[in-house]
Amino acid sequence: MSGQSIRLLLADDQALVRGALSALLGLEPDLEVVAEVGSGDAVLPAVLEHRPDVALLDVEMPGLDGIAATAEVRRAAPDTRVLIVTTFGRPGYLRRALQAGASGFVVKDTPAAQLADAVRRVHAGLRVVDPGLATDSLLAGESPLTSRETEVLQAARDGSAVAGIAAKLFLSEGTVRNHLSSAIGKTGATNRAEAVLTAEGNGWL
Amino acid sequence: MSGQSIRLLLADDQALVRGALSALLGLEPDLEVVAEVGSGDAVLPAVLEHRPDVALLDVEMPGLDGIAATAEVRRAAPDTRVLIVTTFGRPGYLRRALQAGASGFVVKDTPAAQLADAVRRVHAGLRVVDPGLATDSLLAGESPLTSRETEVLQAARDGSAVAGIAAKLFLSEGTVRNHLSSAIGKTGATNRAEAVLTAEGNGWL
DNA sequence: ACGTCGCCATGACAGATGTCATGGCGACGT
DNA sequence: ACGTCGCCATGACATCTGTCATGGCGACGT
Repeated sequence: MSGQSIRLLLADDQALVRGALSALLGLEPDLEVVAEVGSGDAVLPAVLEHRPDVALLDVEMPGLDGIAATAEVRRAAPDTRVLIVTTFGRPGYLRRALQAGASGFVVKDTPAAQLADAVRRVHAGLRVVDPGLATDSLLAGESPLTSRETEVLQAARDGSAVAGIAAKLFLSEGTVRNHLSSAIGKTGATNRAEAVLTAEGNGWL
Repeated sequence: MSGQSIRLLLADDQALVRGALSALLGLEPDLEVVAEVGSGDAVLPAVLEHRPDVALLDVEMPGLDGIAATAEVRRAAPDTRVLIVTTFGRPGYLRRALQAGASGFVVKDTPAAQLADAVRRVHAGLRVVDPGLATDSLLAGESPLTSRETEVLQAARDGSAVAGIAAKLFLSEGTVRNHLSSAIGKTGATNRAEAVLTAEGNGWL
């Protein structure tokens, strides 16, 4: 397998970005894009069919997100290494991506020239992590929210009232308020909306 | 000037996307990327220096946004045509972009192969508009919000309470609540949070 | 000159929200 | 067996929010 070109899979929900990244990486003589997909659900089938050396996954995708797709790929195709390429440097994303088995994590405002290098390093078995993000990630740490609190905050994202959240989760309204209250406390917010924002910013949702 | 290659400027805050688009467009023999910038403020100086035929601008950028940059370019360099390339198909964006003098509007999930065509059409003096978006845009129309209502909603985006918004805008709390209430009514929401979301979704903020 | 409209403000009211105390249930580790 | 913890629930309370009626002010168009 050595001496051959590195086989790549690209996953990004925006077709234009996907195609552009393909063009960018295709310029490198030692890299070859063998598959492109636009949703998280399509990642694993494509990996199994094309057996790429490295899979570049976005985190935000319809269906399965990049983190969940990473876990799937690691389980079903351990030879394929995963490099997360994402828009948002949410601190929690990095930690969760690495826990899921990703070999690298790059945000989309790193210079284009470095992407090919990141791919080569990942392929070589090294770990590639955005330097600025690493420190933030350690500071933010794990989500302090329990699973219910997380669910309630997720349901509150669209501006639903307590009654709506309770109906969606089959809970009593009082319980929803209790979960919200403790989530607000844990996030240091004073507010439901604030709690949603900080939890999102930390990648806890 | 005909027979020559089309000179392009790229503006996108994400370096990776910028570089990738550059690679993609650079593959076309009749296109040439002559400048790349990462913020809205840098667009006009770069246009004046390099005199591109077509400027590809993202809407979401630090500093000046793509719409404002479009207006600047049209005013100071009328020969440069503007093609907006953006992530979000917010209905209001299209209308505002066209009003600002953009010649085209493409969302980032159109196939990569079509981008070069869009550039050529814009350069030829044609108008290029994402077909799916055009109808939405007509439906959504202009923002129904008054300037104060817009300001109040913007201030409410971070989850601030009425008191905080009032302090920020030097208004009475009652007045803030009135503006919020009418904004909620106009957006068809039942809620401050919902109002913020739908206003954002329509590009009214 | 008049009506309309946006903007600011006040006061009052109903309903939603956030907090707190309290209690029951099941899972888990020691 | 016991303590701890997450989860669910209830009731009560203070506060925040959203609505409505009302009024004054200035700008604008007819």
